[in-house]
Amino acid sequence: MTYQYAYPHPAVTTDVAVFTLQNQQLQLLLVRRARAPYAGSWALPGGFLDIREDLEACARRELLEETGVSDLYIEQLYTFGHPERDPRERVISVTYYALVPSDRTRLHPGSDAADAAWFAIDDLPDLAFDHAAIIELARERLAAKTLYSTIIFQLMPETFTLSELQSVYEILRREQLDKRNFRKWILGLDRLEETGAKRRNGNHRPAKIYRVKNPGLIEYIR
Amino acid sequence: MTYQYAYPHPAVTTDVAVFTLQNQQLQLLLVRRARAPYAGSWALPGGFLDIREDLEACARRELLEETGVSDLYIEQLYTFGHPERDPRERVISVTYYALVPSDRTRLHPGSDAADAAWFAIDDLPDLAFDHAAIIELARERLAAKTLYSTIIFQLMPETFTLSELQSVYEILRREQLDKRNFRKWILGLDRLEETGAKRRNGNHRPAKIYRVKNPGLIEYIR
DNA sequence: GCAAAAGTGTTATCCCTACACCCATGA
DNA sequence: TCATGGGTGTAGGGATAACACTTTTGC
Repeated sequence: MTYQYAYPHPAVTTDVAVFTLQNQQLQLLLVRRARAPYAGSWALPGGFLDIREDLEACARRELLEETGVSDLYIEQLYTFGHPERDPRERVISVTYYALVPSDRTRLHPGSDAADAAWFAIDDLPDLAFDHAAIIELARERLAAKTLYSTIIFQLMPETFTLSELQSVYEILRREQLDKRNFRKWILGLDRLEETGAKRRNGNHRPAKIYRVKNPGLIEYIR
Repeated sequence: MTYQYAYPHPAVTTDVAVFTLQNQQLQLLLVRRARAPYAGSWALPGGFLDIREDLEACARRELLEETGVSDLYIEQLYTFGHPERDPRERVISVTYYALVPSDRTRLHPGSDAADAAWFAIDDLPDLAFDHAAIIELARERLAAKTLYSTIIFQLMPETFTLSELQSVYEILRREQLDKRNFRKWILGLDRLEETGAKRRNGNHRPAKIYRVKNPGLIEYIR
């Protein structure tokens, strides 16, 4: 069975750059390609759009099929369509970026991809297609958003300490922040509340544990 | 002649929201559709991607063919792909927004569109497809960018007065600005220079005429 | 001379930044 | 008792915001 058109049509794919935080590092989810082109190379999870499927649904479905990751914050990034970006045929890729809290990063690789794994953002393998450019753009977008939105809470587990939260900001912005100023600022946003519990985490004073007041809500600040 | 594929392929289009300023109003470029669907309705200029054409090139080409407008600042906005957004077939639209200085807005309608015209942004006709949503998103993006980039200079003619420039900011931000503070701020950016000339513009003191130092350059500020 | 827009400085406030020491715990 | 990260306040500087009158022109 084939599908016929009066004019040539490009293929449309979605690709997703999924970020999380592990070991005090920003990590990215990649899959190893099982088939040509770039068989054996690492690539962003993604794949072809079903003809009746919404774009974001496609991104979520491919992610679930290839890595087992679901139920995350996802946002459209940019659409890449250089005529030569895929050697098979003309392919337009609608790309997304997504954030997963560090307590929901377990992978269940599916059949489409031989393997799926997290990589530190500063130590990525060679990537298929133009995926390195997609990742760079996603990283820039994410860093910019930390400056004016609460998107960063999407990377946090359900509860966390202020020091943990601060280290996330420091990793994304690539700079150290003053502890007192950070706490004054973040608490002044009025988006966090104490759980009442404390975390014992070594031979020092236990830290207060906080949660986000409206975990799903992303607001613009400043 | 037909084109065959093993799996169904969506069509890909580009659509462009072109803004300019005329009569102290933000104006948008629309074309009247000559053919079904939505024949006779107004729509954003745009059309189908050629199979070997870059996305941005497609946006520029369609704009030129339909309206005669060329050589403008253009930037990708968002990709719309709701499965039912076009009654003919599945269509993914990669949308752009563009800015034209008010001294280069003359239109030369082409054969694809029965007509092309500028409309005040707050007084638009009914629009084909989901183009109203595209326009709203473009307007929001543009207003946000005025806060942290010099993109707005792309809307200005080669020379202008500070009052004219201020009114552009006021229109986009939908708020009045203090004249002294605005001048202090905009001149402090060090992106404008006096031409030395003055503009007589009625029965009042003539205004100094300025130009942008690097018209092509868009910088982040603040 | 009068109406209309151009042009011009100062002050108060707020926000951001810099900065140092005590606290609670485990070993 | 000592090492470790948790927790806390204040003061100075810079940017922002509020605010009113004089100048130049056309009629």
